[in-house]
Amino acid sequence: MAGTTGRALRADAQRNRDHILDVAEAYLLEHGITGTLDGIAKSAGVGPGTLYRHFPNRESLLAALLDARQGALDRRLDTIRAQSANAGSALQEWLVAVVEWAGAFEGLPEPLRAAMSVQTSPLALTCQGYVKITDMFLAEAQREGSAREDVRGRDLFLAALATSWMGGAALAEPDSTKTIIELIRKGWASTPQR
Amino acid sequence: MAGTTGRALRADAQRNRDHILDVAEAYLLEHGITGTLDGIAKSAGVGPGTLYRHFPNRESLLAALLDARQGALDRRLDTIRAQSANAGSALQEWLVAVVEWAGAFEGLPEPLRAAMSVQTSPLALTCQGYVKITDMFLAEAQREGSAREDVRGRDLFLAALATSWMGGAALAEPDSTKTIIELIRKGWASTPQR
Amino acid sequence: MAGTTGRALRADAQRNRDHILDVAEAYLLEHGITGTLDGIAKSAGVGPGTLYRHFPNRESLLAALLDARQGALDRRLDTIRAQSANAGSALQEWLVAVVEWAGAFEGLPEPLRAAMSVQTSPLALTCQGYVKITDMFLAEAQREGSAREDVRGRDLFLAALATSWMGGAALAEPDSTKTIIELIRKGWASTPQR
Amino acid sequence: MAGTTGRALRADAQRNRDHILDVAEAYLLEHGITGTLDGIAKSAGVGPGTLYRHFPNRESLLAALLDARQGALDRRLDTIRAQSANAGSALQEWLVAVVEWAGAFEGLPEPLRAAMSVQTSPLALTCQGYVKITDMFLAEAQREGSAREDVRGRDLFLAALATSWMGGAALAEPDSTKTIIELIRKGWASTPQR
DNA sequence: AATGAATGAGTGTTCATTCAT
DNA sequence: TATGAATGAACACTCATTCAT
Repeated sequence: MAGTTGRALRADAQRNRDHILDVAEAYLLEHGITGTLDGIAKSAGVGPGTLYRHFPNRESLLAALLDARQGALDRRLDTIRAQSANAGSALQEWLVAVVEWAGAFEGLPEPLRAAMSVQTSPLALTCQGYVKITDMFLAEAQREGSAREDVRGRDLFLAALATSWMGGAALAEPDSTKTIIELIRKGWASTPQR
Repeated sequence: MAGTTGRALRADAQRNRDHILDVAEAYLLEHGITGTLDGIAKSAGVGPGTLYRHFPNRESLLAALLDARQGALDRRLDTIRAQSANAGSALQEWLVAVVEWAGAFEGLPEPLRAAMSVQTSPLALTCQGYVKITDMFLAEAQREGSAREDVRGRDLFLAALATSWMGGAALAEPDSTKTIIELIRKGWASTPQR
Repeated sequence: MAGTTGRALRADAQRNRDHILDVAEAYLLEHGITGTLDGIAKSAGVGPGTLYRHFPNRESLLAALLDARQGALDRRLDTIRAQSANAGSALQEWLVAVVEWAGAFEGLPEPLRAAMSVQTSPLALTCQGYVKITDMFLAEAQREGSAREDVRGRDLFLAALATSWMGGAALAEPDSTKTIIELIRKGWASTPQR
Repeated sequence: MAGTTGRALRADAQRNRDHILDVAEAYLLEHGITGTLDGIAKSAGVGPGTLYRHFPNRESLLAALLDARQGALDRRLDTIRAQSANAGSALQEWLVAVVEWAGAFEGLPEPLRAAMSVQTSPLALTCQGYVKITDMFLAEAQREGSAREDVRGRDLFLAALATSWMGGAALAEPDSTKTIIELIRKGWASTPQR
């Protein structure tokens, strides 16, 4: 699904692109989202022009990076579908997965949030896909009767982003994230689940 | 309460400080928190050195600004206490007030969140005060039986910040904020309130 | 006359080259000489390497472009020869033609001037041809007695380039160009022509 | 006359500014107008921000540089006025002075020409002053009967710029400049001066 | 022969912070 | 105490040219 944009890259370019993505991932893991593009280029041992050719701006690099991680999320999706006892817990597990996904890099939730309002961003597409999946899980849970009718997938996705955003602050108290996730779960669950 | 920097300021310095705060507020309202300190200094007609003397960094300026706004929040506090039918709705109204407060300037939630994990920030004090108030409202609600026991004020305050943070993304769909606030309310309310 | 690069090009290469020239002409008309080579290549639908193969640098592209336009100038040459009442007015008309020719693209006079001092430029050849023609017209005018003896074709050609160069500045006051052309004409004309 | 813009600079700033101008002059003499601003800053031993504070763009630096040289031109002005036999030769000498002035740095005529059409440039003011002086000399010459009536100072100034512009090309043949100056002189002189 | 990926020094500009005046 | 000049690393982005495919 990812990287099907346009024609296939030349072999060397693809290799280079992959290498850049690898390095960028490590770089962002260490420096957070605010790490400089030039720094990433230097780390990868390429000129800034090369980085720019592959990823004309920060967001497209981010989108590619997230696309590369999508495989993991897809596998998680399968696991959730296969193993969840019911649609309600499936939705819950999916939201937890989103929270973790958006917390991959320090500061990642911010551009994701921005992409939710600016449709032109390459990240917007990524988010839209996840909103759709959330919608799907939610719809099943609603059909099952375990989720309230007046909630939308977009809202839950945003709430997951927000929860992830809090992650940085919650480092000292890691329980907070779990607590908030619980809060939200109780919010959308129509039947208060003890 | 504000400016408890030990000794009292000389009258002219105090006037200068107040002037800077007034101007800074207007400036941040227009430009958001990312507005430059130089820009604020210039707007106030002082040199950057003067700004720096009063507020050694961006966060302390922000903290002072929020302190200055505290009067309004205090009045709101009184209103809530006087008019709320019960402790549960008082907590809810307080959280809504926090959401609005943190949304005063575009981008404000971010440094507030950061202050929650870095205790050295001048904003940390401000936040701690609010967490305490939240704790108080929460305790009353718990005594009343309208709030779950396994929730802490800190978590609710963070959740309010996160909700405010989503505000930017929710511009296109203003309902989202309300929805999320509801989600969270349903989360901490022990008795599901229809 | 154009493309005297020794051996003949393969048919497809020639077609390609011609296509590039066509596109480059349109591109430079719109963007001026400072337009990027990459932009030209992209417009022509070829890679930069292909462009580079045909024209190893900006100047050789320019020279080829001007060569392609030479046909028009040649026709003008014929007209001037056929219709001019005398050698003096022929020289004048030729110089006006040079001014217009050098003004074909925004910024063209600059590399032409540079080519006049750096003989290694491919444009130098082009210029030398025009200087020779100017010399010829001048010599006839001098024989006729309508041009001063102490003037050289090179100087007049340079003066024409300079006049064209002023064109940009003269946009607001288009009369300037005409005025300067007149100034120069009065300068080389031995008999002051009222 | 120069540098009376606004209030006086602090002593240290003035010293720094003068130093930058000195260095910039040497730098441009060596590298021509296209020398990089960062390079100038580095040569002067200041950060790019300092350079930017004094001269927010290339043109304002250029204008300041030319202002600094204005003293010399003013002195030349006095000399011309004092020693010229008549208004005609005064005009001529002034134009020669302008040609030399505009040839101070390789490439200087280009931005000067641009400034003639874009009034917003800091260089535009400089040029306007010179046009006025040219107008003055021209008017006197016209009153004297030694200059044609249908010529304007602006045109002569532009012609001087253009002559200076040719300078680079004329390096190989320095006579060219003189010849062109002569051409133009003969152009505006109403009585053909042998 | 053609392609287009890679290069990398360079561009003008910004701004939080320091420090001489 | 106030001023504002100075700092300088950092920023995203460009493009003529080279070279592997």
